[in-house]
Amino acid sequence: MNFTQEVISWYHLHKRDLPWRKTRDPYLIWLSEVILQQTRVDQGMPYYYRFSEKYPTVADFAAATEDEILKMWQGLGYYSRGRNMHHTAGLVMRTHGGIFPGSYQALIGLKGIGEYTAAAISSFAENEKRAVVDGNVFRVLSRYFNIDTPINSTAGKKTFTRLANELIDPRYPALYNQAIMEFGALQCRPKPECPTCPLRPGCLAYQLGKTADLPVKDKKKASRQRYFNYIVAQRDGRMLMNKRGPGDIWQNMYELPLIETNALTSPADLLISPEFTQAFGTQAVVGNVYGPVKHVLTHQNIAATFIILSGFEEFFLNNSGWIYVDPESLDKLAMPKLIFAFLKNYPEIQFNLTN
DNA sequence: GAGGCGTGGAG
DNA sequence: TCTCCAAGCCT
Repeated sequence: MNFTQEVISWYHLHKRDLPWRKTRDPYLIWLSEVILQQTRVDQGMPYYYRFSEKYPTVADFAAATEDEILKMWQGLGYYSRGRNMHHTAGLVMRTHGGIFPGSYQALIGLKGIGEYTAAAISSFAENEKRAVVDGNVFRVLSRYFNIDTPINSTAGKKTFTRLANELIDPRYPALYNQAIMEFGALQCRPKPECPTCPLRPGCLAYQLGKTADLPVKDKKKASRQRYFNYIVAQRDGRMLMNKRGPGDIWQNMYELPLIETNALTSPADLLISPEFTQAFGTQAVVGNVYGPVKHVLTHQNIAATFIILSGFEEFFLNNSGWIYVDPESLDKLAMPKLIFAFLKNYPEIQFNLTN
């Protein structure tokens, strides 16, 4: 048996029972594929159920506000996925008559749908012959065929895409695509299960003892360190919040008023900084201080200090994005994990925050 | 084309 | 604690 038939044969024996494999609705497949981008099945599964139940059609998705979509997306990360989906859902309603497209050509132009996702949706929904090339496929092919071209290089993407399209089963494109990804996820994992692998006889990396060295990936850039000073300021029981703008992390999500500094800063020093006094005046009083809390993002390490403030003035009222929020409405705001976890566990006030 | 974008699990 | 990474995409 050749590579393709071995992988499909393995898949029939070992495939998991996953909800998005039970449908050919391109909308639901799109939902699952975007949720699963850079995300483990275990982490994405509850979100898929929640989204597909609350928004069973693209019309339901498009009818929601961006704030509602981001709130549903809270905790999943890479929030541009949610924003792009909302944009695309609206476009499908306006220009595709509410029919979610299933062909690669129609999909590839849509916001948030790249080569992988267009290939996945078109093959799973319409059995189009488009090979998926994701992290699993890179790993499986680089090992089986002993290819050390870096997978995050342009040359690598081209090489592996061409190879994958040569290997795809022309009669069963969807089956092959599911099979090779599942094989990468369960058998040819980063730490591979070679002893039980049926493809071992043909695997060049195994023969050469190189399975641990493949795939090759160019080193990523080091993270930068940032220092966030969050101000906890309440008035009449309402919490002062900030909606983040474009050009940085957590776009359009809600956080506490933020003063960023270029080093860890004591509350005393923060209070005499221009940024602080221009917002809160010179009479403010510091209460408890929490942190620094470490929070890790893909290219950033954040050290966040939470400062309880009282006796402040309100020069910030013309700051764009700064709003008072009553405790009941707080639960409707989409917040990054760092902020959500702080407010949920905030020891001085009990906010009733869910999920 | 390189850099940026979240979070949580595994080793 | 640290590194790597998990069904990528956008600019």
